[in-house]
Amino acid sequence: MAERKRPSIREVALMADVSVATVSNVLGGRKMVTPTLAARVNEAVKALGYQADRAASQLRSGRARVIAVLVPSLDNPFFTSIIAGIEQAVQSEGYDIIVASSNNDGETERKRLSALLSWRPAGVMILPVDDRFAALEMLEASESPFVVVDRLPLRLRADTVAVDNQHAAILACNHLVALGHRDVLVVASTLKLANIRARISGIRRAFRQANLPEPKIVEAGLSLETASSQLAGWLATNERPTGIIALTNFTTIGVIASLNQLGLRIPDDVSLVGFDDYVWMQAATPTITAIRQPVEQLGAQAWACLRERIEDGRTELRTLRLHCTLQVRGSTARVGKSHRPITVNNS
Amino acid sequence: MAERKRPSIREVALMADVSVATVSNVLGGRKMVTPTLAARVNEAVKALGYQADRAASQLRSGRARVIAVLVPSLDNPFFTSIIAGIEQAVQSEGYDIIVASSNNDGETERKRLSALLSWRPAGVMILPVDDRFAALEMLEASESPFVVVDRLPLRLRADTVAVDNQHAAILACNHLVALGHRDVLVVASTLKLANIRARISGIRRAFRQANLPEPKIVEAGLSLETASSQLAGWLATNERPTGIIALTNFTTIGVIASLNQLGLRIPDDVSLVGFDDYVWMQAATPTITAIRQPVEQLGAQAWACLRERIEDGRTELRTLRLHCTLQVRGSTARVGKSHRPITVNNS
DNA sequence: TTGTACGCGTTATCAG
DNA sequence: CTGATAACGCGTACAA
Repeated sequence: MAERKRPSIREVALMADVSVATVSNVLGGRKMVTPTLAARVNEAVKALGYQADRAASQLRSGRARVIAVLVPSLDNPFFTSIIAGIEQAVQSEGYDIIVASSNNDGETERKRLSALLSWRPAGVMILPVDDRFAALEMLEASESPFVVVDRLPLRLRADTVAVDNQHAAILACNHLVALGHRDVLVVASTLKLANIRARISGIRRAFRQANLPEPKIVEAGLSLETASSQLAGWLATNERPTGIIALTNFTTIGVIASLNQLGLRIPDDVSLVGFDDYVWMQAATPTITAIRQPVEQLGAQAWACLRERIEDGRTELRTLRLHCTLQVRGSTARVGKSHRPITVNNS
Repeated sequence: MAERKRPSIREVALMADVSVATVSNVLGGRKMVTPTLAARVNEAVKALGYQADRAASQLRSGRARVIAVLVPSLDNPFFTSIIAGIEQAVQSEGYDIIVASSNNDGETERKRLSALLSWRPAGVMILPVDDRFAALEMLEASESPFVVVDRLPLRLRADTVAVDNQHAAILACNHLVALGHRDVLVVASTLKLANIRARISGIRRAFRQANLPEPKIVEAGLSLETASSQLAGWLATNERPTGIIALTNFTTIGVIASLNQLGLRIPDDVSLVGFDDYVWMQAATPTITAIRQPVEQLGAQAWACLRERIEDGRTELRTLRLHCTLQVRGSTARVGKSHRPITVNNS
């Protein structure tokens, strides 16, 4: 009773007593078929549990129904939320996604992209590991449509979908400035990434326009540990700011951990604006004011963009910038009486 | 200069002046080829930037190098961390993953699984949306190897890789009991999931063995909002426990948020053991004691398990249970003087 | 509506 | 034992 091999289109044709072409036409719905025959085919399909082999279908038709997605890491909820948005968007149009991680490494990115391209995907979505975007050449050579998401490469020879980082930074600044903060510290992950630099440049501009001194910048690395220790080091040797802007989700956590260790209270001693909005921020003590990136939109728009190339044959370059929003919560407060003017004592 | 189509194996053969079979043999490495010819082939491959089409390769050879992965949600870092582990594991052996989300919905699970199976993957990894595991029939019919991860189905007719939920629960209990807690509340997401029930049964057993009264259970739902409000409601009408065990990451956050709102301090008023270990727990105030699930291991072992079926042709059922560990941090303290004996006032 | 060539890499078969 | 030729897997597309 077992040992039943997976049925092919021929066996369906045989059972329905039609040609394979007819079966294909019924299933693909691209040619009209007599209702009688169509019914017979559908019956046979159901009886056999037939499903077309996508590999074969893609091979013959040349039309792939798979999108390759390459992200720097699958352990960062920011990236996986974008993937969630992409999957949600493409799935409704019959596409599937092949996902790979470049592990924040340029060489791995190259290898994984190469593997992805061997599937001849209908399109590629990539979040590059860095600005240099070494993958560009490979993508151009592959001649498959692609869109760069979130991280912007130096050479803008591609469709890009990202947030407006300058605008996001300005939101954070205006909020702090409105609360009377003049002395602000910016905790960046790494200046090697263009969107981090864009956030910083937005902050600089906002403070210039408010006629305030430019904020100081700390480069704090990509992990919680480095972020936490770098900030502690900085605070030990500099005058304490009244407000801090953290430029990524990991630096946000690092800042909180560091301030806790130093016994500094948020927002009484220091106000904090975090980056990326996560559920835990609503449970933190205090709740964390944060810049919210529209992650689902990022994924959905990336697909909209890619889709235009795949299905509508668009060829002009497209550049999409989505706006972040500010989630005001408990970690930011007016500069005032409760602020202790003493600096951290570093023995 | 453009308009260069993707080269096929024939053009490589032509350029290297050998047959397509030889090219295939050189690239696949499954037949010995004279070094001279091999060199010529490799040269041509490099010159043309040739890469075999995986769809064609899979079609003819019948050996697929792709694993289908179906998870309940891509917005939950617990699931995506498992995916990270899977990707890491399979990637090193030349496999890619197709990822889909069932959106916590049985019907969507069915549809997505069906789509995944049409790729004729070498294997399937699935985290079912519920105990009934309706996907089982489809998977058995497909005759592709599969492994059920994390969520255990009622009918254990499949390889399973999951954590030892009873053991995890016991870790949490022993910790609280050692700190003198006798009055413990368990905040569960939903009793509909077998692993939640297993955790509860582990807790019950641990308290029985310690000759303590059985903990109370609150079913708090799957989102932060429900968790938070359910707990608040419970605390308003019941005597306050000295310790709380939260059984999922979302309930952990919900408990913290709820306690904050009620003005209860952790761990002075209530000790808390959370489930799942995330970076933010190290930055929370206080830092959160939590049960850490070995997420990377879950992915890696799931692959090890699937791999045995795919490549070694194993047929016996396998059941793997991994151990969680307890991360002791600041949210749990000895029951004692600082505990305020007054109950929450509910007006 | 159907017969069948085709896409492309693999493999069975056969020649050297 | 190496290498070439041709059949093949399966769904699609085009001519008939």
